[in-house]
Amino acid sequence: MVQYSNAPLDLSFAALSDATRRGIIGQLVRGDASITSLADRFQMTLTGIKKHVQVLERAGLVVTQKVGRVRTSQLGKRGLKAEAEWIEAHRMLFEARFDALDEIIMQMQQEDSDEPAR
Amino acid sequence: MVQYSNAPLDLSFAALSDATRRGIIGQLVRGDASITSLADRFQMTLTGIKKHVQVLERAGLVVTQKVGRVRTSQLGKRGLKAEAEWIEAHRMLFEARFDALDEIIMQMQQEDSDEPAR
DNA sequence: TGAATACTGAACCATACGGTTCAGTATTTG
DNA sequence: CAAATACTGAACCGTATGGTTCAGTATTCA
Repeated sequence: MVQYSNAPLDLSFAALSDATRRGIIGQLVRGDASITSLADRFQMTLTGIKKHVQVLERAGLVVTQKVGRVRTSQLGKRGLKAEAEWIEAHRMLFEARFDALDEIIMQMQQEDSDEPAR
Repeated sequence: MVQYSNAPLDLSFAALSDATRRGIIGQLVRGDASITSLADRFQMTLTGIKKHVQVLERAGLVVTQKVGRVRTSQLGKRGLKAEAEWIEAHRMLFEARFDALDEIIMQMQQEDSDEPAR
């Protein structure tokens, strides 16, 4: 048995699994945004958007601050480094496996040509 | 309003948001595995593991095949390319934003030194 | 053939998710 | 001060998730 558990990745991958939330990130890349502006853009109630922003916040992808009556969201400094690292590491291993297979296949073909028909 | 929706990414990010499922991928990188062997390794019932494998399958990350009474799981050929691309693209934009900020700060400092005390 | 193995499916459970409405509260603005 | 704006919180709803147990079914082994 092995104990796998990495809450930060749990939270951020879960946050990224929703199209609206990915959209919010895409929007924040172009500039900070209020709850109202996001609600307009994504055709959703303020409450709905607020919940999405909270999910992104809990995942550390977004930070918000309230000035007067307006809450502004912006991208968190933490960024997507940890997520990129997990994905990249495993992507390489995924591909390594298929490359290994390719290599075996190539080797087999090599052996075939080493052994010309007699 | 913009319509954001990308079911494949929804499914794969959701699949990756669970530590057990990331663990299963980590295991499959080292070789194909039966439901029973995964259940042993992750201290979970066969039924529980089977559900996780199904989630990974629906996301296209894993494929399975049953031979005799044993179902073997292996990594899907599709890999993590789309996920890596989304993350990388947005990571760069995340960082570009902070770099831009850094640049503005540097420019301000530049202007300060352009204007020596009189 | 009979027992052991490996999985499968249905049912259930508690909790979380994605969304809404509705009734506030706090902050501008005229 | 009154009205408009921007958000907030509670409550609710239907569905999904992560897990279990239990009762099969299909395969393999002795």
